[in-house]
This record gives sequence, structure tokens and C-alpha cells, in this order.
Amino acid sequence: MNIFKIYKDKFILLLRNNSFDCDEEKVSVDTPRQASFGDLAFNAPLILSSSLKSNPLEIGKKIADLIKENYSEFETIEVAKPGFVNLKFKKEFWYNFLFSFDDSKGKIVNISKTINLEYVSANPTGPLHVGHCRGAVYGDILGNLLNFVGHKVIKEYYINDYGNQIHMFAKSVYARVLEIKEGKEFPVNEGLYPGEYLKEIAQSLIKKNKISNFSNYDSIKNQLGEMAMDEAMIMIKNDLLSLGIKHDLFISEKELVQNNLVSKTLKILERKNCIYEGVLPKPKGNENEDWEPREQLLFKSTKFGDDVDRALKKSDGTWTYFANDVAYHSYKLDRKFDKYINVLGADHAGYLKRLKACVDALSDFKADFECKVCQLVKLFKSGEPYKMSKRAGDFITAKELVESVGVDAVRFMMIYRSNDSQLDFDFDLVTEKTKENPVFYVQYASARIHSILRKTSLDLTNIDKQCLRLLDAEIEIEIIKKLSLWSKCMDLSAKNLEPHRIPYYLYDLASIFHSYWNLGKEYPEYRIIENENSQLIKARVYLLEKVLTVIKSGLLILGVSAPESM
RNA sequence: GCGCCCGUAGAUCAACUGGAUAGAUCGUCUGACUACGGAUCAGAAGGUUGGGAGUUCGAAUCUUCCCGGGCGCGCCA
Repeated sequence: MNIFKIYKDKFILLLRNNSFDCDEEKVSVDTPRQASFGDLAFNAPLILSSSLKSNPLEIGKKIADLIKENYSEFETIEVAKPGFVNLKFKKEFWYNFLFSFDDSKGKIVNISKTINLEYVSANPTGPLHVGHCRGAVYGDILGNLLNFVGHKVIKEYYINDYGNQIHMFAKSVYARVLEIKEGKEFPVNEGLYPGEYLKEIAQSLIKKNKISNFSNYDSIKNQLGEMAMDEAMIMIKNDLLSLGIKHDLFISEKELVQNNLVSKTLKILERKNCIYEGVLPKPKGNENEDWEPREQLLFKSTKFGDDVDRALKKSDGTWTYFANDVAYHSYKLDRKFDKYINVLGADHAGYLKRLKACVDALSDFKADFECKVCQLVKLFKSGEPYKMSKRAGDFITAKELVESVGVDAVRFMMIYRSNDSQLDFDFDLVTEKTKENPVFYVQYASARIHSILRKTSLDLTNIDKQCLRLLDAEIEIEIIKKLSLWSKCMDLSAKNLEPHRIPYYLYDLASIFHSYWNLGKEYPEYRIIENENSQLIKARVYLLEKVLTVIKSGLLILGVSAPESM
């Protein structure tokens, strides 16, 4: 249904049949910058002029004539400087478009891919906080989007349940258990996690009563660690659920290590000659007193575009986090997806090159692997920056955020920016019920259209196509044109992994709808329901039904509700 | 010092991935309420796209050098 794609293919074929050889990559059919130029802008004259060494306007004239001879749906075909062919459809085209408009199929891509999408992967040592929300929502919506356009997405969460942090976590829970059971004061400044949530976990462990004797830490630490981890993951999954997020698969780092996947993977890299014993240079500008040269097992990531080689083994002989991650990505590759996407937070951006490097090394550059980084979220309240206390353990959790502003607002606002830009999130704004709040604005459009459907209660499944011709007003054609941009929006969003385009599109669509609605206030003939022409009512309701379909699809992808009334 | 991201209207951000006269919202100013849901709409003002140079038919977008902001920088994960 992407008319730009359709006509691009048509025009390229037409040109080739008439011995114009044009580069598919460079040629485009797009919306002209100005509506007065028409509906489609074809840039072939510009592209062809250099290879043909002739005036783009003359080439444009020839192309325009060709199109004129072969297609009858255009009202005007004009050549414009510096070298565009601008085409305007007859209204009949738009009525046909509206009549057959069907968004429910969803499938837009030609080639359906299997996609591995990893996101969130927050440390399982505490609840999700606001900082995790953006990546979580971005990843989730991206997954929905890719599914919507016809791919098969596995949403995956990598649990970092291995390494030193887990010991500290177990110790922290232990300290909380002693605090509850024996009134022993919780020690500060021992590197323990101070968060209040540990009390809940400790409480829950005591309640489950699987550990009878807490007196000797060493004898119970493994069991306690595992149980605490399970509790923490339950907590995180609940937090995710409150954000409307559900992963398909959870992969445990610990299990990867226990199954010897790390050593197996490193052998593969060894065979590829990507591993060596060496000494890393001291990083400049980082005054680390403890630094001393050390020979260790390294991965030749510089061979794959990284800035320095990366350590695989710690001085105590255990694997580094990165080594485990290499194994994890090897495991991903083993499962053979057409595409792999990692969503990372801004604080992990420095990690990106080595990940790409290890995937390139393991797959011999064959894997389609892409990392998307979400920049930080700055919190605001009443227009003032909202500072979280530096005191450890004091942060706003995802759950609290959802409870105070609602899941719809969190999801919409977290995605309402390009992921490359930092994001300002205002607590007050998102709960406002005004135009200033884009979530509300779009949802309000949904409610208004539902209201019309309720009042008219027409069955339009067998509507006469002819009756759509009554939609003669400029704004009605404009709405149909906006609908035609929906699949283009999907295409672009999915192709570039930029779901932020969706809320922008929905806002625009809602905006035109609200204008249309208000037109009836000044000019009674524009009233949708209070109209004497029953055929016109049908046609208009049909149009609004399609608008609602798109709003619903869009909000569904965003995981935001499309209310019937508000 | 190095790497990644950002810099667009007073503020917050878009801009179909190199296209034509750079668009929204808020704020400011002017209008429309006995309402098919005014929680809305119509209109106005507001720009040397941080700065310089380069690439070409054409640059907010690509290259390069400055300036400013954010994140990160051998065995934490």
C-alpha cells in the first residue's frame, strides 16, 4: 500500500523499457516539499542528467511524456527545476485508494526476516529504574513495529547473573536477613547494595523457609544467591509488565559459563587467529593510580575497527564480562537469525565497537548486526530538573514512574524522540489533559471518532464506492493523502529502526482530524452527523473509520491504549 | 587525550537518510464557545540549522577544522 514504493517501481520499469538506465538506489519517488507541487515527486531527471550529460529539464520532459502516455490516473504532470517530475493524482485515484485502504494486513515488507532483538538486559541486582525505561520502551516498540510490518521477532533479555556483583548482591541480602531476624544493623560502606528493595527480597526468603539456618554465610551463600536472584528477576519481570513489556526469552549468563560456552567460543576465535596474550597500553587522561602493565588474554578487536584490543581474562583467571558476552553472541549466531539488534543505554555506548567486532569475527562479517543506543533521559518536574539524590539506593523506579503518570504516557513520551537525542521527561506535562500533551491529543482523537461511530452506528462493510465521491472538500482529500503516508511511515520506521516516527505521524493525523471536526462549528455543511445527505454521512464516517483504524494500529504498536471515550 | 551522541525559532524537538520556500508544539499576540465532545480550532510574529572551509546541479544532513553540552574510557557488570 506504499504508493511511493509502488510508483517508484512502476516508473523505473517504464524508464528501463524506454532505454533509460537509472540507478534504483538513487532514484526516488517522494512527497514534494510543497503540497502545491502535487502528490509525487520523481527525481529521475536529476539523477540521469549526469550520466546522459544533458539538461535535466529536457530529460524531465521526456519522462513526463512517457508517464502521460502510460498512466491515466494523473491530473497534472509537470517538470520543475532543478529536475523533478511532479505528479498530481486525480481525485478518483484517492477515492479508489480510500475504498481499498486496508491497514489490518500489516504486512508491508517484501522479505520477512527473523530478527533477534535484545533489550533491557538490566542487572538483576535491583528493580528497574527510570534510566532503564527508555531503552526498554524503545526496544519493545521496535519489536512490535518489526512484527507489524511482517518480520518475526524474538524479544530477548540477557541476565547478567554471574560475577562479582552477584556475590555482593547475595551478601547484601544476607545482611538484610540478619537485620530482620536478629536486629543486626545493616553495614554501610562495605560495597553492599543499600536499596530498600533488598528488605523485601530478604523478607520473602525468610517466608519461603527453604533455608533453615542463616548462621553460617559460606555454607548457604550459593543457595541464598540463587534464591535472591530469582526473587530479583520476578521483581524485574513485574516491573517490565507494568510497562507493558514481555520478553520471549531470558538467557542466563551463568548458564552460558557453566555449559563451557565461553571456552568453546574462544577456541573458535583462536582458530580464526583473533586471540593473543598481550599487554594493553594505559588509557590516557584517566588517572588511575592502580594501573600497572599486565599480560593477559586479549581479543584482537582492533582488527575489526575497535580502538584497542579487549581483555578476555582477569588476573584471577576468570573470564571478563566481555568474554561471556562474546559467548552469548556466539550463541545468538548459532541460532541463525537474519538480523540481530541490540538496544543499549548511553552508558554502554563505548561497548558497541567491541560487540560489533566480536560478531564480525565470529561470523566472518556475515551477520547483520546492529546496535541502537538510547541517550539519557532528563527528568523534570514543574519545569525544573528533578534531581535524584546521589545517596546510593535512592532512585525513582520504573514502577513508581508508571504509577504516577500511567503506562500510556510513559511509553508514548519515551518514544517521542529520536533515540540519538537526549530526552526531557516532564512529570507534570505527561499527566496534563491538554494539547500540550501529545499522548492525550492522539487519544482524544480516538475517543471523538468512537463517539461518532456510536452515534451513527452505520454498517459500512458494503458501502457503495460511488458514494465516496461526495468527499469533495479539500480537507477530506488531505485526510486521505495523510492515510496514504501511513505505510510509508511504517517502512521508514522499520527500515531505519526509528519508531519515533510513529507518534509524530499519529500526532499529525490527529491534528488534521481535529481540524476537520472543528470545521463543522463554523460551517454547518461540514458537520459529520448533523447532515441532511445520508450518503455524505456514510462517506464521511467511512473516512473516519479508516482514520481510526490507523490510530488504533499506531497506538497498538506503541503499546498505548486507544480509548473509546475519555 | 581518545571514542560515541547531540547542537535547528525565546523553550522542547521534527525534517522522508543529499532535494525544491527548514516544519510542529509550548510560550507571545489576535480571533472562534446556547458545543455532531471547546480536553478543541483558525490566524500572526518568530531562522545566516553553533562557527569556518570543502565535496556537487543541490548540504541541517556527507568530509574536515574549531566552539559548546552529554555519556564512557585496562581485571566492575
